[in-house]
Amino acid sequence: MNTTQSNGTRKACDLAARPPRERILLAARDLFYRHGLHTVGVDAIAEAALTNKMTLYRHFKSKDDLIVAYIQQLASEGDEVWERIFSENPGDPQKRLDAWVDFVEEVFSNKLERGCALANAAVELDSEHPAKALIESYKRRKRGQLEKLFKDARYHDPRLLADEVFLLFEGARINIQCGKRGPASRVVQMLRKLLASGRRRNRPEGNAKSERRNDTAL
Amino acid sequence: MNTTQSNGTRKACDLAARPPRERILLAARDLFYRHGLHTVGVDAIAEAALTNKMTLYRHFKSKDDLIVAYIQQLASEGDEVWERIFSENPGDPQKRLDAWVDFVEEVFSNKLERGCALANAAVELDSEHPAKALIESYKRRKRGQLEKLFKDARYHDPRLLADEVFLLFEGARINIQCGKRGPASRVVQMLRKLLASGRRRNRPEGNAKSERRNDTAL
DNA sequence: CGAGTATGTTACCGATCAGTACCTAAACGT
DNA sequence: ACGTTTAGGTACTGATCGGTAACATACTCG
Repeated sequence: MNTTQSNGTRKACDLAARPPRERILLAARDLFYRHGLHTVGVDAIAEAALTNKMTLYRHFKSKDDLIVAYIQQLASEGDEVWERIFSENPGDPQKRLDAWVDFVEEVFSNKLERGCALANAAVELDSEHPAKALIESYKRRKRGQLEKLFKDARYHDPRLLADEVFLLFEGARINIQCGKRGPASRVVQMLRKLLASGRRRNRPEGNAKSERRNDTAL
Repeated sequence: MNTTQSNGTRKACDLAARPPRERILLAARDLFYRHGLHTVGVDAIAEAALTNKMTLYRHFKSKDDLIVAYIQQLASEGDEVWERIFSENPGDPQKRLDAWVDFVEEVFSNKLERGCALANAAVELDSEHPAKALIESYKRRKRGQLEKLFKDARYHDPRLLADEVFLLFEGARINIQCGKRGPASRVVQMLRKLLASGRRRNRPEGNAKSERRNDTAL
């Protein structure tokens, strides 16, 4: 089949006429997520990347190194989502929260039958694996960003709320692997209900000007 | 170094003078939980069980068969915990719920640095693995039992409450692998707060002890 | 005792896997 | 044109792993 489509400089996303390192990371992302880190061999990744094992080892000095790159890729993309939500809703913490829930809803509406790739990787990785620390710091960062958002949006008890929302999200993604019609299918409703019931009413969010942190309600 | 202690018929729990199948299951339980299903080989299990690979294969026809037995063991023990909570609090759904939360608290106070063994196994297992269905049905059963308990204790919206409590518990156990001082360390407080705020007041169990006001779910 | 059974021990097979050596072919800038 | 870099391909090594064969030993129970 034709891999080099008509327009050469186009940023074709699903084509395989891209630099090999990118192809390898794409293949690793797909296979690692679907089948786990340990069950997927480097040969299978190289083959899925339309290349061979030697080229893989020219770009990654070991399989563990590839795993680290895989984790870094996922983490930075998650951070980019967060930054996009921030930049698209400037200065309005409440809108950012709502946009985040919309994002969660979109995540669950897409194929997610294997849950959170980072959490799954953490299950398979030893405590000493260098990727493990990346996952831990990512998860900690996300929870902290949630808490800060709740604080900025003047919610009651932002720490508790962030804990609850974060754990519900985590629990839903681990539990979706035990069936798509379980409690995970209703997590978005739960999140929306949590946000509604925890919202502060004496502080209307009409003017979007104060992205300051001096107004810490609690 | 004496493994056969003085009292022979004693039900010594940590000794290794037990039938080999039991030793193998104990070793598998420890190693599978600590290091995962794929990274632990049958040789390591046999060695930890103070026996050898042949004896292992006389009791389990394959490693997958041992994995199934490992999952069945965990599931039946979880069911026994639930039955014990029931029998120790006869006819009182609220007491049973409180006892369950106490059990959860005990779980988190003990060593749990690797989260839920069943959830971790589900991450590592393919969808076609026979143990996967066991895990799914176990998780579904636990959530259903929680919902029935909330219903019997006359809580508002037992389905939603069971979803929330279940996902919080699941999320806490997957997240504890990213650090013991994270939101998982506060999940018991969250559960107690959820139970307190969701309790129905117009239908007291023993007396008119109106607990909470209205619809603040969390 | 003796026969049958459960267990221990060693050695091995075949497959898979991470990682490498070596060579060839294309792309590239000068 | 040229040399350099990058990528593809093949074949290999060494280790590990799941699983088995064959034999030796211990235990149990009639």
